[in-house]
Amino acid sequence: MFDSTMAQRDLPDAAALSRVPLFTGIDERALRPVLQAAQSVTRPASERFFQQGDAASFFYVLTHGRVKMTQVTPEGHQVVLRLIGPGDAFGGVAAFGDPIYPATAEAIEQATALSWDGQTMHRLLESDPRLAVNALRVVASRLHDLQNRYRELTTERVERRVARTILRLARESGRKVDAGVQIDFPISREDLAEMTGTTIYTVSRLVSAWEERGLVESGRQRIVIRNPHGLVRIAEDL
Amino acid sequence: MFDSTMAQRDLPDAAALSRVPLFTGIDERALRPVLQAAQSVTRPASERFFQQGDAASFFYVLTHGRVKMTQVTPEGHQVVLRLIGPGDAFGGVAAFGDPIYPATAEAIEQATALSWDGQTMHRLLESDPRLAVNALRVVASRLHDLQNRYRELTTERVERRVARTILRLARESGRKVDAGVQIDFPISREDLAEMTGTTIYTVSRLVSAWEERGLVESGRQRIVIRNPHGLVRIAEDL
DNA sequence: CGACCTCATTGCGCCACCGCAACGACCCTT
DNA sequence: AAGGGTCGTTGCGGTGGCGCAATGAGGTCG
Repeated sequence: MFDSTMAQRDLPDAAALSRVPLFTGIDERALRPVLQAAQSVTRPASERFFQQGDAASFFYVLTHGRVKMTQVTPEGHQVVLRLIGPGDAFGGVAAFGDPIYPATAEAIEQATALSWDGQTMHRLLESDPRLAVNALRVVASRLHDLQNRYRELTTERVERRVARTILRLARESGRKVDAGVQIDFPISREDLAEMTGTTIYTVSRLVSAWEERGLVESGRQRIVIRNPHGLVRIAEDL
Repeated sequence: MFDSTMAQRDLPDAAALSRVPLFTGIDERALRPVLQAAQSVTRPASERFFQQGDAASFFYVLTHGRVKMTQVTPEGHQVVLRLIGPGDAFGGVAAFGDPIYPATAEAIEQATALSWDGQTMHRLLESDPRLAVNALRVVASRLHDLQNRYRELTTERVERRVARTILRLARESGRKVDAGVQIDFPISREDLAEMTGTTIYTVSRLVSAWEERGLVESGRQRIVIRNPHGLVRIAEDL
């Protein structure tokens, strides 16, 4: 969505912004004032844009890096709701009057985002129906996504869920290396466990078994897929 | 949201419609043409408004009865995504250009809904920003809801999930009877299992155990809560 | 009113997955 | 180079929940 040079500049240009799903179909003239209202924010790895329970004041669109959205239960269990890449919006609740963020947004590597004051974004939404319809589409697709993961969680075994998740990450942010396809950001066993509804022990055992079979190669916060087809066979059970 | 007399009439009036979340804050004058464009549809129990995979042509707002949205996996497993009551919208994908319905909408008791042609609704959304923002809010709140259930599914035991679900149903559509609070529509063990990510066997065993302890009273597609506080203690683990 | 269908119950065996505990590998800091 | 912190691995025992199979309990329809 955004190329890496973008993070160097203070703000991306309107042409780049129009490639973000939220802003597609909106002409560059109309986007300029939106850009004017934006501020660029950068967070180093493992720091947060906002935290579950904080007052929801800003709305973000990621331009660079990677962010994970998590939720914690009262008992302290954590789940990863989704991973956010360049071009994705997050903190949307600030734009339509929710008082607090329902989840935490943490950079998993250095990340930069455009931010808007919630009220500003709300005004923009109400003044441009195309923007509102785009936002609707974005949220709806996120709902679809979550519905599918919800269904997987109730109907499928752990092994398949983990395989699916790794393949999805590789599809979204795989980088070709000589050994195969590597997931292009640090991802721990704990992250995978919290994304698939299982424990670090089970993830570790699964990945080890796959490694023995030559399907993957892995290390500290690093996973390389050596045999995608083999993993797909596990994920889809052919 | 709608009283029962409403189903008798062909269409509810604009005043009633303005109490639907999707239409709140929109003045009755503006609602009249929306109503004009609507058609009322009734389905008997266990029949469908639409089916997963069908071409997404209509958008609905339920006025009477109860509907469940389900998804089936390629292997034939079924999950219940949500239950729909009067005032709730469903089939929203038809309004923004998705080609097919991702889920099935089945009446669990006789149900009546207002329906709009998807393109008509799309035009309405683009012409009235308040409507689009309302729709955004509705979808966002559904996303929150699903995120919470997703989190519960990964972090909580079956017993607690089932207790929670029964309490939620009672809160949303409980009817006072002399024995306690009864869920006001037919609900089978299978429905509960598909709503909580478990099996009919486990649900049956749990409900039987609760019945022995005097917490609930149940029969064929019928559940009465005798001791809400006792169930809450299971759901919240005090 | 009897036949049939759907829905619910429960005994029983099983196993996928959990989670502690101990250890090992890797990275960063000074 | 040493030491501490984070992350990953794996043996082991325990169990929550699954799912078959058989039976029972209601509803419905002719």
